[in-house]
Amino acid sequence: MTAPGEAARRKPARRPTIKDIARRAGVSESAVSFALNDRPGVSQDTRARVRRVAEELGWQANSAARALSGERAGAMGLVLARPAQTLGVESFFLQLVSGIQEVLSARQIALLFQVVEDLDTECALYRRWWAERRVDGVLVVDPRTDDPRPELLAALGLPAVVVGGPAAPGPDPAEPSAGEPSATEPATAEPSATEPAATPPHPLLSTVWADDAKAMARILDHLYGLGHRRIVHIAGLPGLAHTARRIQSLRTEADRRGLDRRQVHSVTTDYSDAEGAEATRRLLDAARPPTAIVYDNDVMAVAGASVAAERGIPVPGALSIVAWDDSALCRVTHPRLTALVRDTPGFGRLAAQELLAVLDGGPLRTVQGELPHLEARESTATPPPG
Amino acid sequence: MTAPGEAARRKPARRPTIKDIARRAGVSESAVSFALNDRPGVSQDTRARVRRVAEELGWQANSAARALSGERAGAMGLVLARPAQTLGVESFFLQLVSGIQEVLSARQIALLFQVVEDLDTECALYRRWWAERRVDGVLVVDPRTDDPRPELLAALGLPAVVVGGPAAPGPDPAEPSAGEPSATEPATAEPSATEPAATPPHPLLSTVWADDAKAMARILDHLYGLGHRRIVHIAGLPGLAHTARRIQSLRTEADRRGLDRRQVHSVTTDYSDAEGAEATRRLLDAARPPTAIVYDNDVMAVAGASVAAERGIPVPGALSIVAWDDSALCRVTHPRLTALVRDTPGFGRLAAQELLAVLDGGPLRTVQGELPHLEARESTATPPPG
DNA sequence: TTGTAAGCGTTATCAA
DNA sequence: TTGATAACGCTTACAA
Repeated sequence: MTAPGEAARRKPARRPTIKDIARRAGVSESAVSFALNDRPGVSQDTRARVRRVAEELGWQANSAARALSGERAGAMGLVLARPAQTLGVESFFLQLVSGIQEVLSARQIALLFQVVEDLDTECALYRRWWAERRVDGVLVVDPRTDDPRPELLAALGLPAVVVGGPAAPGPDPAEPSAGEPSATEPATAEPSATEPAATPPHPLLSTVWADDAKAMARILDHLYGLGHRRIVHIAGLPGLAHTARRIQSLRTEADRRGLDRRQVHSVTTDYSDAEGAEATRRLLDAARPPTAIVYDNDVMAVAGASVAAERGIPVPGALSIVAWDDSALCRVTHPRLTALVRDTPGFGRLAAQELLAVLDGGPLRTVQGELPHLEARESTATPPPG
Repeated sequence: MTAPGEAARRKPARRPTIKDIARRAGVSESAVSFALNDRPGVSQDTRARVRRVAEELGWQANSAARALSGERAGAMGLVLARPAQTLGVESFFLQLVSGIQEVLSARQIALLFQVVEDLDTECALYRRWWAERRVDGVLVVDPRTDDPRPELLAALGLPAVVVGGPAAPGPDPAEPSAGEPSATEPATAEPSATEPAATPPHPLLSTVWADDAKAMARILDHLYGLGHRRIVHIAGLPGLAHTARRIQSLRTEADRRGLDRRQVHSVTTDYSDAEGAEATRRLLDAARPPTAIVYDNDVMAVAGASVAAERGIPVPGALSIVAWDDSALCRVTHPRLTALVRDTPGFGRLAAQELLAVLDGGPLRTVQGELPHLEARESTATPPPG
């Protein structure tokens, strides 16, 4: 149409409106609206004609107008609260987002994405988005054990889904009574896979989560089966809900097998390679170092493997390593790392679907993602005797 | 106010509008609008009162209404066109986005982020966003050597900034005449750092780019200085503009030093660890393998180091390795990798600022980001004799 | 089945 | 310095 370049830049083509369509199709604006929104009250004939004209003109509803007239904003929000430096090497988020969008974009819904420094800023942003009517709902990631966001969102009435799960899932006790091994613990027995839990663990928001407890149990099955009895879990940030779940599960599993809690335990970090390496060094310096270490992310696992190499400790000969979350990283190191593989884009899809369900007035519920599987590679083996 | 929980979820608090403010402050709606938008035509007194009331009510402009009344949408768009599987381990994008948002959020501008499969989908999305008036402008990433996006965006009149630079920067010839070494090449001589180039290399859109040519020259300075004469560059996707620039620069630099083009050259990959490893294997199998390899990203560099380890080739004893782009990865491997460090969030900030400038009617121009520096670590050293 | 008209919350143009 | 009033593009009663 217009010649590209400066001219086009200054004088953009006018976007067609339903008025244009109405005129061209020889009907009223409301007829156009009905026709394009699949609403009854317009003949097949008119509907078809209107559709054709809209197609010809390349019409797309003006999102602002649609939002203004009581309809939805046509956008969801996702806030990532992390200090800028912490935006490390992690494929998790991009994959999650890609899964989320696969579902949202099929419904022509946009995703507002924002990276902020901290939780307070995140809360302020929710308030602003709500007041501005910018989004129809939000996905809350990195849930904490003590999280102000669900209450805020519930109070605002902004539909939301917590991605990553509650601090204490359904039947799980927050903390088992100290001296009581829980072989009969119902928690990790048989949670219904991919089915909504009977009681929502979080009273305010729908939740999509992964069964970290069972995943940890799988890792322990693997290591215990190989003969490991001194297993340390180098966890991520202590405030995160899934960290708490994993730590809890490790305890439960250790107790169930009658393992010594001093030899099977967790330490928390900030997920960085630096703290992962540091924690590893401390552990290996101990009198009776662990024979296996489980890292809460791939970066720390690689950092840990590197520390072992530095000290001449053979992996998996003297030390087995497991990474929670797989990535290219785990496959390029030597030895290649045994990793817990999960379908992150699938998790994102699930979260987006649940958010859409909430928007459609669905019930408050808790949905569980696919159970991850352990991909055994070269970094885990039978521990040395003793 | 309202009790949280189900009730709040169903009956969200009503958001205040300027009408509420007008009533409460005892003025007209237009007075409120003027007062809140810092426009003249209202007394100091009224302005202050209106402001106070707005504050009390927690008012925020309804973005849809604002957008509808001819104002801006208050959002920018960013599309990442990548097959889902390729969303690998890369901190680049999250850091870029975080920088972009630092600038945008200071102006209350949201970022619409979308991951799509390919360039066609990306173009379709721009059209849709434009038709929907969803965004005021977009940031175009991963520019290609033959890129349909600038023309499309210019034709639509959608303000945009290309992030990552043109295929052939300013004075750079697209391809030097074959047999003519270019010691006198003005291209890499002294491009003005961080200042707009005299002539926009791209006739349609403003561009923010990094001087890959100079960066490559720095890497070559380092390696050549150490004594390397057989240097291979394992590049990324051949279609990307910066890949072309780096390849071109390597040629120029090789010629300038009278190096043999058969021994100093580039090979392209898809950026994956798999192709990075594969290319490395092929190179090391050659009769006269390179003594130094430059990888276009951190993942491939680590994969390459891993291949060397696999074959018992000491790094840096027999092979030096340089990674283009630093990350935790480069610091956790053994030996730690020499890397080209750049300020990615800073680059994002620059891009966002430029986009705002374009929106404010600024001139079409090309802005250069900070020149990256080479962080020499343990993976580069003097090559073995011969 | 269709058209008319009101309203969504702003901004912008007028008179007063 | 103010206050009506008309856009903006769409949805949706309601009337024809």
